[in-house]
Amino acid sequence: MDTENLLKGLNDRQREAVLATEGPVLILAGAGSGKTRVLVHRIAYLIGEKGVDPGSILAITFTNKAAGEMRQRVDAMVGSDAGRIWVMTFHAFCVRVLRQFADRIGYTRSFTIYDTDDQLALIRSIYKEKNLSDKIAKPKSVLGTISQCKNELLRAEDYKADPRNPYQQQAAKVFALYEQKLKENNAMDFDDLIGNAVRLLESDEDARGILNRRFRYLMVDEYQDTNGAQFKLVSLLTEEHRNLCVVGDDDQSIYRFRGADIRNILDFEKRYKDAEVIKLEENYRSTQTILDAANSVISNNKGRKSKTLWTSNGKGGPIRFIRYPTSFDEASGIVRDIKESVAGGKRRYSDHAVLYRTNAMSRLIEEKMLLMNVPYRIVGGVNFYSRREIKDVMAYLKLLVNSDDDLAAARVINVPKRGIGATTLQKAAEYASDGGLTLFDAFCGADRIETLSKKAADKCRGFAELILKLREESKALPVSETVGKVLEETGYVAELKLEGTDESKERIENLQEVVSKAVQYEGEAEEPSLEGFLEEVALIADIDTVDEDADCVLLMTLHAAKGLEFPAVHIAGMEENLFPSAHAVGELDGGEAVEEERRLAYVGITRAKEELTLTSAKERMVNGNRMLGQTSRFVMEIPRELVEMAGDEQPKRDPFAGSGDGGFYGAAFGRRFSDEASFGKPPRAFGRSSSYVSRKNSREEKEVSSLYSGKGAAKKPAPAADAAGLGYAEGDRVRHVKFGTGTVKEIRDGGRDFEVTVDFDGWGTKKLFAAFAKLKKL
DNA sequence: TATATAGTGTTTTTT
DNA sequence: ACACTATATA
Repeated sequence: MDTENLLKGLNDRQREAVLATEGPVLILAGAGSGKTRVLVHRIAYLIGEKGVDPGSILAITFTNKAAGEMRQRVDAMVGSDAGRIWVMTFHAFCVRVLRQFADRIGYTRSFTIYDTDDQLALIRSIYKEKNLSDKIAKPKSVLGTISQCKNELLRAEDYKADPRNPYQQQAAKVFALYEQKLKENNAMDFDDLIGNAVRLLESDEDARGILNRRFRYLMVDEYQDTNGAQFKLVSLLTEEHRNLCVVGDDDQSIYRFRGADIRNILDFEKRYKDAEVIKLEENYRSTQTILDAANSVISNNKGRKSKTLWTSNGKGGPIRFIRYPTSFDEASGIVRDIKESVAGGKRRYSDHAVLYRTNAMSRLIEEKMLLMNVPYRIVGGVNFYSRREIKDVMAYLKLLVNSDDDLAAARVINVPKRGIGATTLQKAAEYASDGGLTLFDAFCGADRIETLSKKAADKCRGFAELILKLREESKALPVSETVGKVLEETGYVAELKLEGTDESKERIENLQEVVSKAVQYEGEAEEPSLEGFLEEVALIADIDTVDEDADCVLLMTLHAAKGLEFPAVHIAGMEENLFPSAHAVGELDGGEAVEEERRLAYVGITRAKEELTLTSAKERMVNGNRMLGQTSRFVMEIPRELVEMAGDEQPKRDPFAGSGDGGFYGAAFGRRFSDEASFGKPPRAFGRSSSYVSRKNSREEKEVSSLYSGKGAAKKPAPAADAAGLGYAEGDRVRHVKFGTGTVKEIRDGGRDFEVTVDFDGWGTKKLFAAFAKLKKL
């Protein structure tokens, strides 16, 4: 392939970007400007024209999806050697590096990766163990603080807590303990993957040299989303050769809340004085009208790299703005609109997307979709891999690989039920921590735990033997069969089958899906291993499984829509205090937060190829309160000649009166909707809870953490070991305060407590727990 | 262990 | 409003 041929079909700026291979390069790629295309061509050029070894090219993305897409396109363009190019996410790359050099930073190769749920469980276990109050600092907030620190490469010992600030005091304490536990468990959280890679590169000159020489050409996609740690990582990786090409769009930086530092892209030229800067402003996606709207809205932001999108596409139709009386009407309106456009033969369902600011807004729209028989799919929501049953199997697998993982051990010791309750677990945990052993070690040598009854010790040892047996067997088996064996031999599936509910059936299906994933993994991986499988699962989000062929409307948050495009886009909830959010409006940061919301609006608008419909509601239920909303300032920032207004109720003040370029609309500043509501209860004010990290369902984590080294368990009913204290036996006549007299039919060991079946005179047979029943022998 | 009840927290999210 | 979590109780 010759250069001319390779550059064919690229515009001048794109060509420049492809040819700028040496030294630092910043590609400012506007929405829809073909940046992936540029990156792929750049890689092809490096290999085909400059004779660069494919194995020395590293392309880093944020999401698996982006990595997958780029991989596919690179494969198609480069041919047989493409497999040797490293195209992966930040996290996946760091894991590869850390596995290789694990021993140099005090880990073993088989370290496990903790996700957000695991992190929270670990923190809760620390709270239990140290008897900490969540009044002063909530586990979630502390986790947020820890994560923030890690994003900036701040270690526990560097965290300076204000002595007068009890939250910080506790956060500092928990942070230190958390770090210690991670190390003990031979585990890293997501932030550590980056942080430890940085630490490795900083402290180990040899490793740094090896990696600098290995990866001569580095490309980073979505550079505006990088945080402090990722910035440092990239700097260290390119220290020697400085062949760093970053691609991003400061106008699409929407992840500040999770640590992204927009300065990384804004200051790139300051940091690299010789950087070549290339702007891609030609858009291949949208109509000129849509781009004009986007340009106009984003021009209200200060402190950005100026950039104006243009296209040779046609002008297209006007942007529609419809203000509905209520959020219910809005939902019906959107669905009706979509339905009509499909019925008219103009579009397919899959041409449409409905975007909104918060997940909570999906419900109303979903209900209308169901009601009106419109096929839809909600993107986002609960991750497949965060479901309880999935996390349970994964915990088993983690334990097979890494004995040090106490969290995994605690999670599955009594799943399925083995009659090993909180008390037993607590005793084992104490024994382990006293002797500097892992929990798994304690189970292995349970006979030596003096505080345990013979029975309890037997059960613990039985569990340990089961794990050891599975571990032995797994060595000779493919991953999928190991997964199957775990499901089988632990009795996990058997217990679910016994339940026989719809829910348990679904869980079994999900587990089957894990086996399928394992089979798939075996087919794809070069050297399949249990570690490798766990790693892949840990780093995967199930959004990657969107079925693109299905003809249905996609519903998602504006954030989730980034990187996607649709012929027709509907953005719902264009109201002040909703979008921009009340949080952002109330923030006293000189408008930074609102600017981020505006970037989000920019992202939303630029998703549309042909049609853009903005909607709002005059009245909406928010957190159970009826709120009145004024039209979002972002609507008003669109030049009026681009907009076709509809709806039976227009904003009181004509948003377009006076100036043509979006005067701000001050009436709603800093106010909640309800301030203007003449009905409904006053809203409960939100507390100023600082930050939070996960919205995931973690009921199952709760169970584990309360079992795990729980001080609370001490207050709980008498343990099995106290059986002798019951004072009655099967066949005895007993008295109960409420049920009167009866005969003891059966006494069963229920793990934590004895389950006593009593046939009460006149009340029939009842199952009671010994500690509560307080039965008196007659 | 299982369930009922009271309490809490509510923007956005990847890995 | 509503989902999730902690607790209290039998």
